[in-house]
Amino acid sequence: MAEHRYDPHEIEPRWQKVWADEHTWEVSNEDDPRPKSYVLEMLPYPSGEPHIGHLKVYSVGDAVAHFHRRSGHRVLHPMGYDAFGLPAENHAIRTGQHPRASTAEAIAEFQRQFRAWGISIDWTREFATHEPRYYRWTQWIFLQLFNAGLAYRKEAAVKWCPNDQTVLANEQVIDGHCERCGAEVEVRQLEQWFFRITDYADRLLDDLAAIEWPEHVKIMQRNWIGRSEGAEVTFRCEDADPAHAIDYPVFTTRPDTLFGATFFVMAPEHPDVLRLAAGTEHEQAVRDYVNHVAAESVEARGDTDRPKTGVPLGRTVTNPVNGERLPMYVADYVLMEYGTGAIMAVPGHDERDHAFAEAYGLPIRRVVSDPAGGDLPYPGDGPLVHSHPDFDGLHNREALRRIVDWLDREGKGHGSVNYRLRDWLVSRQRYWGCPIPILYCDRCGMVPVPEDQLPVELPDVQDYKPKGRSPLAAAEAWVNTTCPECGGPARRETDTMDTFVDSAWYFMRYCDAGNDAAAWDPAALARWMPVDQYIGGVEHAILHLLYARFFTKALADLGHLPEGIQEPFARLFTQGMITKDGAKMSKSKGNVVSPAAIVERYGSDTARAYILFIGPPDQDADWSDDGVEGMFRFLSRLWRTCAEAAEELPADPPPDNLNPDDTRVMRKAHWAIDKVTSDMAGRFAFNTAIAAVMELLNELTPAKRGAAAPGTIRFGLSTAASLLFPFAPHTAADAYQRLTGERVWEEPWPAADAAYLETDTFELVCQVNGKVRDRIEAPTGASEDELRQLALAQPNVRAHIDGLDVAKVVVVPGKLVNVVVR
RNA sequence: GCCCGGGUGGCGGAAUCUGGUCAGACGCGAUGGCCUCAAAAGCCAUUGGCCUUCGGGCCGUGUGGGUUCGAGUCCCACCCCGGGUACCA
Repeated sequence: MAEHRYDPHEIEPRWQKVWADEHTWEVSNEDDPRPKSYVLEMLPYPSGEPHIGHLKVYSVGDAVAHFHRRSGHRVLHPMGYDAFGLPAENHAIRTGQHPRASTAEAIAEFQRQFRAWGISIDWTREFATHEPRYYRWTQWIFLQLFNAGLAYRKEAAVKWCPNDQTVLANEQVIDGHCERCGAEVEVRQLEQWFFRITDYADRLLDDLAAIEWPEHVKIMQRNWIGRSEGAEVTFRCEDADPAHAIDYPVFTTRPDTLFGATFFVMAPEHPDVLRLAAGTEHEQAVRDYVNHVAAESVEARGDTDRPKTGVPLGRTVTNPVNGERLPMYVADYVLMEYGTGAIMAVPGHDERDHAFAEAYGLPIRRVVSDPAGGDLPYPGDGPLVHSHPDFDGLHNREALRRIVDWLDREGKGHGSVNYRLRDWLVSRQRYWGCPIPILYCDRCGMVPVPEDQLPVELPDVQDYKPKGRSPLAAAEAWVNTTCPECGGPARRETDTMDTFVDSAWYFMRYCDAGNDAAAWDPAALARWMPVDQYIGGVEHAILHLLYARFFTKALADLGHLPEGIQEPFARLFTQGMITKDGAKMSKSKGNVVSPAAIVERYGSDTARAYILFIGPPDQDADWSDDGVEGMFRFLSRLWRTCAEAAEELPADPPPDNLNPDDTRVMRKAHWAIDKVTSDMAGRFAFNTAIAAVMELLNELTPAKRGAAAPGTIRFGLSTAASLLFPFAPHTAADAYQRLTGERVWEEPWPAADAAYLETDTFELVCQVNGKVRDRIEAPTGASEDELRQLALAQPNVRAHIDGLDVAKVVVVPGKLVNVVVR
């Protein structure tokens, strides 16, 4: 008997070569009778080498891709690199190495490892977002948005990261700190490029209903968009300038409480604040307050718990519903960025207004009664009181509608919707990004670069250091060009695009990656879009996923997508983090597990299968070196058992007449097929799927086989290999071929035979007062009465009911009998 | 504060959707044994706690209540951990 030793370093390259030589995972855009499936993992940012999170996401994605293929789908499973971005640029600043060079090195390392992992990628569609053949089309999309008025420039107060020396999108500011480097963010007034994502707020919200995403991700997107329904109500100020009354609209979600307004508050950044206070006794105090607020950190101001502060403006506005004069204040709890930068304050029914009124001795009035009779402030619902005879007594929700109607008729307000979402700030004052294809001509103004002059290639520069303006501004020869409209001198836009722009459309490019004439042929998108299964980290729940959805909708509206494509990702799976010793892996903690080291030691199948076995893939999981060892033992045992069986057992089919051991093995095999299939098709329960294959193998060890026929054993083992293929493809393919001579990836996914899933007897649980006292084999078709008799006859049941009254007997057919005694 | 997750053996986890099989699959670790000159590898057995006359008994899924013949699973209240978010009018 030959000694069989599991050697992944021999097995894995051998099968990888077959797949590469035969282009096994490549798919064409030609017609194909099979249904399509587009399986995509979020593209990696190539920096250094792949980490354990990459191993997890591509192990999950590859399992799904293999399962879909063998379930009869034609699967698109591509790979690319999100190659622009700050880390490479900062590296360049430190070392002088061009970002292109360090990026190329990182990409080469990623490619090497991805191939060593045996991920089933169609490499013909590979690209990186920093390649001109890709960003040419990023620029083209920018121009489409620009021409449609969806890309625009405006001066605005923007969040500025003093460390990265660049502006940030709202979404990139976390708790007042830069999402990337953690530096405290400042506010600056600058002219910047924006995408009009707010135009799509409602559709981005509504269409969440149409996609199969985890509920918590949908909730995060909903909260981020932050839609509020209410009314805009106009308050008039007449005493600041008697000749010219000024109207100040406010947004409120509670127009039903208008009669409870007792003061009016403006944000310190409101442009009229200083003008309003001018000439009053409060002028100096207002000036001091506004300056004081401006000097405060974003952090300090964001603290909801600190006491409310503000100062009077010395002016009043008129409440449009009752003509009352309300004193005006400036206070930092009112934000300029939301609504109109001014609010009506209703201290009786709003906690913040209440806190301010308490602090400054302002009147507090109840206008909605609380059915529970609680104290003010009362933010809940109830009948209106102390408002107006027309509305008093009405439920406040009904009163709200009528008051808005009345405001509308009187021209004093109207129903309105407000969003928390703001436009996407896309310009960055950085080098390593996609150039914005816009020119500035003294005669013609802002001119888009003609499409036939794309790409606007990123020039080389000597100095990458940020100086508050883009490093590109130093590339004079590049900046100075001619205007395509008048032929006169023009200057190029020197800002580059946020890298989230690059990744907001890459999934479409994969469908037609080689196209030199267009970003894509709509027919290619019709073939593959939307992505059927998108897989990635939950950290992109708002940024990337919202931007990709916006791009898809905008491009669909502009007629660039085939009919019916409104969402990029039909199904989303968010995987959990891999930690080590309960903590996030990081170089500073020294707890980094390198995928390359694991693969080198145990082979990629062990690494991949272990990471899927460690726990539910959507949850965080802690890496264990001992656990990896266990997976290696399992794969060794499976492979060795298969190799030995292939050599020693005659290649018979399963026998027609099954002995009890045959039946046991066949049942277990079909049970495993059923289990793995449902674990793959429903939730991605790879951990229990792999456990089922382990159970099947445990039935097939030489010691446990008993009198099972060789054909039965071969069937059981080849089924185990077949089911394991999505998780450990090399080992499974090798074992399967030894047993059957066939290529497992060309085999259809096995189907469970229902006849083996049913049994003619079952284990009847016999309980007394809910405690299990016995278990017996009972015929599957037995009647309730038969089961009752059977249970009552069991000695241990009788021992526990002896001398007691049987109050009742509960019979659950197919499961149990419970005897209730007193 | 609010919104999502989640608390089960020494550890990762299973069963939770649809209440029903002495809860604990599968794996790790541990203990004992076989094999070996020895080791590695492999194989076998045991492994929630306590008690036991070895038949079995009692207790156990964060805490306290409740519903039910029966609760890890459903309901109410609370505690703890993780993530998101933050004066959004």
